[in-house]
Amino acid sequence: MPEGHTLRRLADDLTAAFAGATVSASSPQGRFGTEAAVLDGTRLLAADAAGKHLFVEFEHDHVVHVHLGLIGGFAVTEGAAEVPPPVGQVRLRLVARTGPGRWSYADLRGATRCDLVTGARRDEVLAGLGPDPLRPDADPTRAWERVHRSARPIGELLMQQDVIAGVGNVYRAEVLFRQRIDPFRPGRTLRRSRFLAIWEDLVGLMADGVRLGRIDTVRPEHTPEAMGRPAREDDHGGEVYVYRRSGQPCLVCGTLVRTSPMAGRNLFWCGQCQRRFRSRAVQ
DNA sequence: GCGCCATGTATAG
DNA sequence: TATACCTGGCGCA
Repeated sequence: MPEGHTLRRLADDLTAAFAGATVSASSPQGRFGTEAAVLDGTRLLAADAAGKHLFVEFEHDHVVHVHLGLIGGFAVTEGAAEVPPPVGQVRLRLVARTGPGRWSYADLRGATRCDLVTGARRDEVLAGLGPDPLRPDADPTRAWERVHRSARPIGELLMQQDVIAGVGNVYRAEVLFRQRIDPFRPGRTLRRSRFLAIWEDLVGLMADGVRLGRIDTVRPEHTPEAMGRPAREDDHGGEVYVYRRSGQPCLVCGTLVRTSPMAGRNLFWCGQCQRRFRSRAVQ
């Protein structure tokens, strides 16, 4: 689940559920026990996200730095009548009483990173990230400077968090399809306007992801209803052009979608729609 | 119930 | 490049 939109939602949900509240913090699993004890009984100020990183801010300059990795999850429940016992390996549990008989609680599981840090350390992490299409102050020029100097394929560059923060394997495949760009094309062969088109598309797609809580990338003319085709039924939910559709016909041209590993992950693309040096995007 | 794979990253070799 | 991390959904007995 976790690409940038997931972390943005999570930060918003945590802020809505806990901001300003004095929280109980614990580590039922034990691996975050010492740190949880430090936070226990202090006030949670807010949560924020940058790229795929989550920062939960407490008073006294305590910040919990979370990275969910591939399989992590942070389940936030607001306004529950009671708090159930933890299930599974809960690294961090936050609980706050939000009203008479009303509780918020959140359980963190499976994260690759859960560290108690300071605001200064958070700023270091932020400084190491490229611009995040979900943040209004993001400067795509910083990403462009990296891309247009690089001989690496654009499909790899989009996954590098120090180039663009928050893009994962789904958004990489989908934005390159929508912009009709060959994933193997070296970054330095892209014109600035083409890169900025990728960026603007990511801004819209990822904002949709935050709003909907899933990744939908097909244009209105390619929805199941518009095309009279069955909706996607796997666990990803969202309607997409190429991600995990290898061997199925391209929704635009009918050519079979291809797959091949790139940067250690499965890349998906249409060899017909995404021919090299083809320069016009789908409008 | 079991094995596999997955929207990610760090680290070892 | 391989593997560790360690959860959850799916296909398949």
